This record gives sequence, C-alpha cells and structure tokens, in this order.
Amino acid sequence: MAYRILIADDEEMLVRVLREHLEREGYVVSVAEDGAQALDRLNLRPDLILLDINMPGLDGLELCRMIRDAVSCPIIFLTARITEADKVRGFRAGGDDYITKPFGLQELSARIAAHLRRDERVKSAGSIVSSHGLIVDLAGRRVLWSGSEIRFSKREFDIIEFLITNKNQIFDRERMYELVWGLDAEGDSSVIKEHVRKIRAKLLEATGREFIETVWGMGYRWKK
Amino acid sequence: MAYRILIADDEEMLVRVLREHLEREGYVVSVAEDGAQALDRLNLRPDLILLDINMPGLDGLELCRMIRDAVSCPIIFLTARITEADKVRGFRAGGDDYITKPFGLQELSARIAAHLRRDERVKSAGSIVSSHGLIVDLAGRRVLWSGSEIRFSKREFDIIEFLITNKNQIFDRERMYELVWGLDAEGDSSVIKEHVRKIRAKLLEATGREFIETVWGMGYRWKK
DNA sequence: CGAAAAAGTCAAGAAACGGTCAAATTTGCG
DNA sequence: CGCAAATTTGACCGTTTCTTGACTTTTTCG
Repeated sequence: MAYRILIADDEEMLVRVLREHLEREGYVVSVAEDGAQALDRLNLRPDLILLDINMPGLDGLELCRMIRDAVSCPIIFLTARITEADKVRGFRAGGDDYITKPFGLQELSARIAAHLRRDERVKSAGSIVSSHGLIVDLAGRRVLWSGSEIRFSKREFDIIEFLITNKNQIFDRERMYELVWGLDAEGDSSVIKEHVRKIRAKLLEATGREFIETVWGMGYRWKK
Repeated sequence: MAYRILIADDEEMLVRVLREHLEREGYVVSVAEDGAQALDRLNLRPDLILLDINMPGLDGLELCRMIRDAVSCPIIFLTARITEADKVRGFRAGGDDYITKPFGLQELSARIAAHLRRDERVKSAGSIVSSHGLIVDLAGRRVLWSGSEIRFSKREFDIIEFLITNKNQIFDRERMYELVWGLDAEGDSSVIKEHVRKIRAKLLEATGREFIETVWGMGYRWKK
C-alpha cells in the first residue's frame, strides 16, 4: 500500500512541484494550505508530514505540537532558513527533521524514504516509549525512572503499555477491558479501577507526578 | 450492523445490476437518480457512496463537494473514462477513488471493502475536526480553542461530535436522540434542549461565537 | 392581535460514575 | 502442597452529570 504524505504549505508553486514529484514516486499526496486544514487532513492518517513552519494562521511550532498530539508519524519541517535555536525549538515541538528551502528534490526524497524506513522499524520493533522522563521499555516490560526501576505486575504493565502507546486518546473501562484482556474475556471491567489505583500509587510514589488522567464519564487517558 | 451504500447513478440497467450484487454481499443499498436526490439520501447516513460523475443536473464534481460538506464517508467515482487531470480535480473535490466503466463486480467489491476497512480504522482511531479555529479531537474527546481546552461532559461531547461530523445537516431532536443515545433508548428527546443550552453557553463563553444554529421547526445544525 | 406550537431557561431530584478499601479467589513457584 | 503475590469482587460513599417537569420566551399563522 502506498505511503500517504501530507504537505502543509501555502506556496502554490512549491506545492505543485512537490506533489507532482512525490506522486511520480508513488506516494499518495494530500495538501493543506493552512494550519486548520492541516489538522483536518490528519483524518487521512498520513505516514509522513511535510510542514512549512511559516504558514498563515497558527504558529508553526504550535501546529506541530497539535499534530503530534494526534498522530505519531514523522514530521519534516520545510523552512526558509534556520538557526540552531530554531532547531532546538522545533525538535522540542515534536519535529523529526529539517530541510531548508531551496532544496533539491533528490535530497527530499532521500530524507522521506529514510524517515519512512525508520518509522517502519520502530513500529515493528516495539521498543521504548518515554513520557516526561519516565521510560517504558515495551520489549523488556520494565518501567524506569531516573535510573531505577518501578516494579509493576503483569496486568499493571499491560495497562500502562496500552495507555502509553495510545497517548492522549481516551478509553472507557469497557473498551480498555476488551482491548487489554481480550474481546472474549468475561468479567467485570470495574477491575480496572483497582489496577489504575495501584498504578497511580506506584507512579506517584516514585515520580511525584500524575500520568493517568480521569475524564469523568469518558474514561482514562495517558497524559502527553 | 450492515454497511449502507448509496448509489448515485442514472443508468437503470447498471444500477439494477449493482444493487443486486451488493445486496447479495450483505450491504444495504439505496439509490439516487440525480444530484438532488443524492443529497436528499444523505439522511440515510450511508457508509460509502458510489457516484456517477456524469449525471443529469448538477455537475458531478460540484455535487461531490456538496456531499463532502455534509458527510465524511468514502466516495468512489464511477466514470466512463478518465485522464490524469480529471483525477486530480476529483481528489480535490473530495473523492476517494475512481473506477472506470465498464468494471468487474469483483473489482468493485474489493475497492468497496478496502475503503470501508480504512474508514473503520480512521473512525476508531478517532481524529481531529476543525471548525473556524475550534478544534475537536475525537480520539482525545476534547475541544480546544486557541490552545486551551473547553471542557464538556460525555453527553455534551457526544452531541458536539455528532453535529460536527455531520456538518450542515439539520437534525430534529427526535432524530438526534435516536442517533446519539441509540435507537433503543427510552426517554424524552427534550433533554437535548438542555444539553444544547449548556454546550452553547460554554462555547459562547470561550469563543464568543455561535456554532450550533437552530432552524425553527426543523432542528439543530452545526454551522459550517 | 392573540392563540398555539416550538424553543429556551431553571432548579432540583435521580442516576451514573469513580475512588477506596477489605476480603475472597486465583495464580505462580519453590 | 503451601505460601506469597497478584488479581478480582463487591460494597460503600462522595461527586458529577443527566433528566425531568414546570415555567418563560420566541415564532408562526389565522
């Protein structure tokens, strides 16, 4: 299946060239001309986003953060010129790479391919996710905080893994129960209340922070 | 629950064959013979639309855009022949796929299935819809306005989600009650008055704008 | 104008939900 | 088998949210 690339840029000429080039390489391209449209187009679940950092409307970095909240695909900034400070801010906001205008199409293609490959690897490897300094090692099934391990039982880790890999999404207890215990599981989803309590207690004790948020009537979510 | 497919095409023979074939595959099929009828049938909330691009009356692309304004389901164009330029225009107008006549029923089935699967993924993954700067995060079940969150209760969010994903359509309270609470719900649809009041108050307080419009005697609609 | 229908407002009781705890049951392991 | 840890269950309580019904305002139309 073809990779989907979202171009968020308002320079018509540039967009036209990019679209043509990328479509020739077999990508499915969609375009957004401003921030709001870009957010809207996330519906299409792009595999990679090319984001012009200077678009009308929303601030580019802010936009990047919002995109990051919704999808996890690589984001490459397109930008006129860039300082070291810009770079740092960009990476903080969740960008993965920069390419400064004007750029060659060959170079762009190479970077896109690299990111897609890397993303593919990460997805399949199942590895480490971190969240405000908390390191969750999915392969090793351990949670680390400033060097030392916080111990969780199997169920507890299952729940953490589930929530953290679906960061910022909300799941009610029914749904979590189905997805963590399995569709065919019988039993009462209210067990989750108890597990969540334990997880929270351990995390709070070790880190002093709250990671799991309750949204009344809707469910739980892992804070970004 | 069976998927609903809307066929918008005026060639009687073709429609008859399609209907029979799709019904045999378990879909619920409805047919529109011109643009106006197609728009009307959107009430049935189809899960996918097969749209003949050359129908009497409205221009096909224009029709596609109007459909797109109202519903978000996949739209597959049925067309006699197609150039690259047509394709681009079609995608711009919000089409998702093309299939050129004459086509095999097998191929059509495959494409339909693929789109329904993808759409299901998107729906369950949840996504983001924006409306005049208001950002509704379906997965995170929250509403953002210029960076900060406007809090809504579950029912309130359900209603917002429903209206905004059916932008520009009007729903009377009965219908909204059925579709948001569920067909089997018992109770009085006049609760909606109260929820709408709360939603409006919160939105107005935060944004200074009206998003939900009352159409006297008809119902409510989310302003485009 | 004036009556009837539709929509909006408000307050209060009902219902649903989440957090907590302790006790019961199951599981893993020596 | 038998112990300890993990998991599940059920009950309770304070809170938040939902619903209801009475009442007011707005709109329509004879």
